[in-house]
Amino acid sequence: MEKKIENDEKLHIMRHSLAHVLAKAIVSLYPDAKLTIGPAIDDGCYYDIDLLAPLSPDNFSAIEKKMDEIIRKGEAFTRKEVTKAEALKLFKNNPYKCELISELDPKEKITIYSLGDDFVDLCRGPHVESTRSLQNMGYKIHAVNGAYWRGNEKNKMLQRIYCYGFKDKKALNSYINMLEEAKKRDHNKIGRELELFTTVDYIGQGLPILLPRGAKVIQLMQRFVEDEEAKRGWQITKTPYMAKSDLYKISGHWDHYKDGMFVLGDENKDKEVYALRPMTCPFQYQAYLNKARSYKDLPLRYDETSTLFRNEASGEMHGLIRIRQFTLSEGHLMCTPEQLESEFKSCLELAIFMLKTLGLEEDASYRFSQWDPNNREKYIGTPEQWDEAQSTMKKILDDLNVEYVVGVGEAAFYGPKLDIQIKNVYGKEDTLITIQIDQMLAAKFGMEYTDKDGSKKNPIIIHRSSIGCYERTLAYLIEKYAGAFPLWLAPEQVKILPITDRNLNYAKKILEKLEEKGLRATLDDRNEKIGYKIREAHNMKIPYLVIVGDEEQKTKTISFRGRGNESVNGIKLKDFVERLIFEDKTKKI
RNA sequence: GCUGGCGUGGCUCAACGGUAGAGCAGCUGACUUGUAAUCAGCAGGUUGUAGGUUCGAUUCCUAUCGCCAGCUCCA
Repeated sequence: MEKKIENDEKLHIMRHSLAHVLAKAIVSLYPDAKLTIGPAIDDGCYYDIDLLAPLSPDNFSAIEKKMDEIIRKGEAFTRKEVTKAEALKLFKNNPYKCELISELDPKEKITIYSLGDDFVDLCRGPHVESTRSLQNMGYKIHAVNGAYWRGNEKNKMLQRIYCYGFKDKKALNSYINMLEEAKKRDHNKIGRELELFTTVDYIGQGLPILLPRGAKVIQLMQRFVEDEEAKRGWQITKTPYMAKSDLYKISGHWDHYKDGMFVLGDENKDKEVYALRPMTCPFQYQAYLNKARSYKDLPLRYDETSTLFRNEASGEMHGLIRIRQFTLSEGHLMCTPEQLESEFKSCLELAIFMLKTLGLEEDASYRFSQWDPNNREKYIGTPEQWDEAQSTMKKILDDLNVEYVVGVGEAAFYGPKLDIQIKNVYGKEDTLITIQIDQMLAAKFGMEYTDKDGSKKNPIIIHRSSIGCYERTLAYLIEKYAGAFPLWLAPEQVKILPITDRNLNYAKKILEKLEEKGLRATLDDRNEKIGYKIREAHNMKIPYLVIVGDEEQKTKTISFRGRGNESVNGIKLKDFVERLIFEDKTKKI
């Protein structure tokens, strides 16, 4: 079911009016600024302006001061309806507004809003009556960034000024505090502090080094995923990391995705050109093509832990969330049309199972990613094929009662997607997991099966991930748990801290016992004060500490934020560890 | 790729045209310790890199690499 998004309408109107105040303030300070659009957003508003002089944070306070002035004066917003000709005349010096006006539906009324007696803007409204209504608002200009006119990178880049806007100053401050707190969970910061990953200038952008702790978390997830998928009837393949351009020409990647690939060699000079794989699809199809297939072979489920390479534009990289080499829990499922719904459902169930296992389920939302019929060159296939694929997916989603938002133009070049979306600490959304229906590539690759009646048919292919890409998933886990991973994923589960050197031998015995039982335990054998060792262990978010004193009676455990209650092998960690250490000793302190 | 901001020892920051400095981490030694920083000492930087301006550049300019936010793109 398509999800309706509701806003607090009154606040939304105030924010929109605030955008006009912002615009007026800018124009009064920079008379040559050309206004374009200025909508309200979730935390305030922004205004896109065309202005020669680049604005910087140094200019913010002057603009805010001007806004204060306008609001204090209690200037009135006045609505007026005009004809198209009048509107074009009024905004004749502003090509952006003229472009917008000329595209307006002739049947629609064109409205303009003036603010005070010296500022007027094209706007659908509505607005507050007077800036007096904004007097209690808490607002703050917080960023200026580039933004393309109408979101098209071929257009001129404008300056987008962002302004927070809340009902009062208290709400503003608590929002700013919340952001500050969120930043403390930023995976890109604490992921480095916790020694999960690092980056190196001269290796290159988007190519992180996973340090032992980070690599351990990923290894744990990967083993879990591969085992779980095998249980659910997926067969693992291992396919090459690169192929000749010929393969990508068949798949359509060469025409539709070449900019995103690392191409090895020069097409114009070399006899053969290779490219690192950006996706595993065309490789796994070769496994299907290995022999003649019957309807009895379907559904055929292939999975692979596949390392992929995508030549992202330099400005796109971000921590572990957007990188150029990443490893995806990928899979392709070939099935008959009759099997599509139940197989799609099982893919979705697998994805949800993974989200639940990671504890990310409540943070995820669903996006039904469709093609953009106005941008045909991005896609293969005909409008009829797209209609069919999309209505099939819509039916499945509705039957499964999935609540989703529609993303127009977000489809893959070969078909629609169900994307499972998640937000980072800054509120920016990315795809964690995707399930796609592809009714096109099978034919391109000549993938067929013989049906009951002896006819040859193309299978439908589901492209899917289960846990997403490991690096990105790790990033969201770091942010979700502020680095304190669930016990089963913690790179170190128990740290053993001898109080003095005297206790070192006993501490080693305890370490051996814990390791024997498969716990990831480490020993801090440095000659440091015990309080100091504890602090460090806590900083590294180690779930459980064993403070080792004399063998006879003085050993004790400490749980980090109650994490001794998490279970391992079905037993509470605290009980498990204490039983091992103290065995039949009844005395413990 | 585009727009804006930013790069000083592993980390957090100082000096901002005039001999690069501190705390933490590291190493050495002492202390042998009971729940979030024991004491002392040592070492570590051609201030991201390359040019330029200047008597002199961490500081000013240019290019380049990288980081952050946003746009575009996307797992």
